[in-house]
Amino acid sequence: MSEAKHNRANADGAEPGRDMQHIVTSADVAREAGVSRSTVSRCLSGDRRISDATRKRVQETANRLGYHVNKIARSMNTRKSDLIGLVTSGLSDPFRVEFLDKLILAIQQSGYRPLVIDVSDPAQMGTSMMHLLQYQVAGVVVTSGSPPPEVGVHFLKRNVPVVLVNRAGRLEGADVINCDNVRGGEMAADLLLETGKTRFGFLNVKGGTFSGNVRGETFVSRLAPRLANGDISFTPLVCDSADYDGGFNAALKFLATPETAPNAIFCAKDHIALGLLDAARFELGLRIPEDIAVVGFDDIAAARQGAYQLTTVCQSATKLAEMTVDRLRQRIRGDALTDQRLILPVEMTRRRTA
Amino acid sequence: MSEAKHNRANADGAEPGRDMQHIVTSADVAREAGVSRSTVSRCLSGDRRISDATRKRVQETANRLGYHVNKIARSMNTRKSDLIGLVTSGLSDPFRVEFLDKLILAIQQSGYRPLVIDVSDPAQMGTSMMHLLQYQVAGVVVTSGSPPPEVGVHFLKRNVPVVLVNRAGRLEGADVINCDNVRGGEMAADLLLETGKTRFGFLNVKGGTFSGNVRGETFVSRLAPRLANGDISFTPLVCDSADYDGGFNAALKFLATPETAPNAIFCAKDHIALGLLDAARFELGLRIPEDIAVVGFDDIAAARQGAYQLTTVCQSATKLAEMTVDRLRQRIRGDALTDQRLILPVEMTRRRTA
DNA sequence: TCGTTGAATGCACACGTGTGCATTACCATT
DNA sequence: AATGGTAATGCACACGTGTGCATTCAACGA
Repeated sequence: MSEAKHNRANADGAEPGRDMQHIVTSADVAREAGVSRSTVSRCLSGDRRISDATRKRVQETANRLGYHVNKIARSMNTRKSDLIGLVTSGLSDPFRVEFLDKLILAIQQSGYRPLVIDVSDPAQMGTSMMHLLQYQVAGVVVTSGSPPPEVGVHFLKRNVPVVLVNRAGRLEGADVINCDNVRGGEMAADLLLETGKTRFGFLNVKGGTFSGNVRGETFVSRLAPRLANGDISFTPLVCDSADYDGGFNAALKFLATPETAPNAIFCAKDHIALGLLDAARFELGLRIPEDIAVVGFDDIAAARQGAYQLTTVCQSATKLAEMTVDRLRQRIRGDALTDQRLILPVEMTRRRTA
Repeated sequence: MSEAKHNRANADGAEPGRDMQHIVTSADVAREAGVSRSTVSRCLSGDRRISDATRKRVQETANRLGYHVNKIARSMNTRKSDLIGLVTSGLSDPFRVEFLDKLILAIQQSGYRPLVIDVSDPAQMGTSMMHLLQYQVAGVVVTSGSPPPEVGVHFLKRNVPVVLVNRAGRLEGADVINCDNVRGGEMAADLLLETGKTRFGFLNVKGGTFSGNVRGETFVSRLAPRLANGDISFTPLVCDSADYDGGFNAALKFLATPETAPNAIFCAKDHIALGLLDAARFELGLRIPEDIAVVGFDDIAAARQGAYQLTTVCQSATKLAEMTVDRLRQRIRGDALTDQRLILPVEMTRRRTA
């Protein structure tokens, strides 16, 4: 008997429970309750074969000793943890934060725990996702970036489901959930056409994102007939970053001469729209929506605030989170066999900017 | 040999690496490289005793087979994972989100992984924190709520460090990190006194929070001499929720009659201040800062935006996160012996609302 | 009374890793 | 040549749990 590595006192069996450093295991409960360790395990997992008498006794002893399952050890045996990996990049994008908020809640209520992985560098996406496998995660949700195709097979091989949310989905074995970017782009076009404005613009981040590109493309498609007529004009607008500052600086750059600048602008996302609004109003002295009509996308909390009252396409973070977790659970349970592509409906929320 | 539980093909040893479901373990690498499993383990952990030749050979085989350490198994053995528990409640508070953003980054850069626990119900705080112990976490950061004293001993017993950030700290064995609420309250008072306004107010959420109470108390203390003179007046203001809506509704309630209402208001946090500002400007038609001067606390991103330009006490989320992780690492390493209480300096950031 | 059945429980293995100690091999010193 | 020392590696145990199979025991029908 080595007993050297972990210095437990009372190795000879005299009152082992009194050891300060000792952590209660199922073996302790078993000894104390006068049953085998298997019985303890079965009692706590609700196995029907255990008699009510012993079940009760075991549960009482477990409570008395303050026993808690060691989930690491359990995962070691079952080869599956109750962790769900969340791949994201920072918490600066307001809509993603709202989504993560609901997602974390939904994950917890399903009995899982979120393990967050932050990938700021897209090139590290692959290795970061592989890191998740080291923790035997039960599933993964990707909310940022696009995982390289080769990681898909590793998750497939281990039956670890992957859900891509609002991403370009080329990943084999993964489900894809998107809000209805197509319908959103169309609704934005329809509403801006109603305003009677004639110089249209779509503001997106340089290089574009998957969601943003789809929104922009369908926006333009919807304008196409009127563009062909020559009734209206369209200008693509590009900003350096997909956030408030990006929108702010873009406004300074593109709206400096209001007579010719676009006056009906669809922004790829609300956060950009907020910056645009502030620069237009407070730096350039433009009136909203008289001088410029603005439509955003997402319906983040700030869009509802008095200072902005942004007209925007609303996608529900709550529903998106529920869909995500539902799908994850289906796959974990083994129900879902084929990859699926789900679409969350969107709505137009009309406020004061268009 | 049972071989029934986990259905591995090729149990007889013929080309075991070709099994589809098989996951590469250190034993595979050992066999392939012609060494013992111990040697593999030592190579990958950088043990000096291994000769350069075998180290190189082992690392090459590991890469070739695509071996990744099973961290669950490692944790099982070492009784410590590289997970750090983050106790929070939702992602609706902007400053907490900014802090978590930086914190997650800092945690990852130190080689750890954040495991998020969301406690919406304060009564569940205790059990939720106990859940963290099931994952053998290396440490815990509490950013919301106040853990009940009895959980402290469990973490102490297992040498799992706990850091409370911007919380009331009564927890034995835990470090406490706060921003300088005292100095912040004083600075807010000084600045608002400078404006020449005479009717002072402090807006906090009903019931108060630890940080908010300290800010309010020192604010009033600083006003005390002038209050005693009768130069100025002070009214405590209370809102229902510690967010935008709370501030908004409070403004409607308390600022309806501008002649007698407070005109120099210190808000316990920026998020509340934003709501107050919008209601005051857009609902009540008040001018800022001519009619009402407002000072916030935190310096969240929105405070910098053109629509608000909030004058506020700035605490750096980045520095707060760095301090937190530094302290965690010290304790994990075993350097830090006694509980510590750290204070992050704050600064006044003057913008347009006071 | 004996064999059969079914419920309740224990035994023993497996999960994949880190590490103390023993062992081997090789070289320098006496 | 014998001895001592050191560098490199293997053996074997432990971590705490879930679960297939064997075992026990009581009840019951023939």
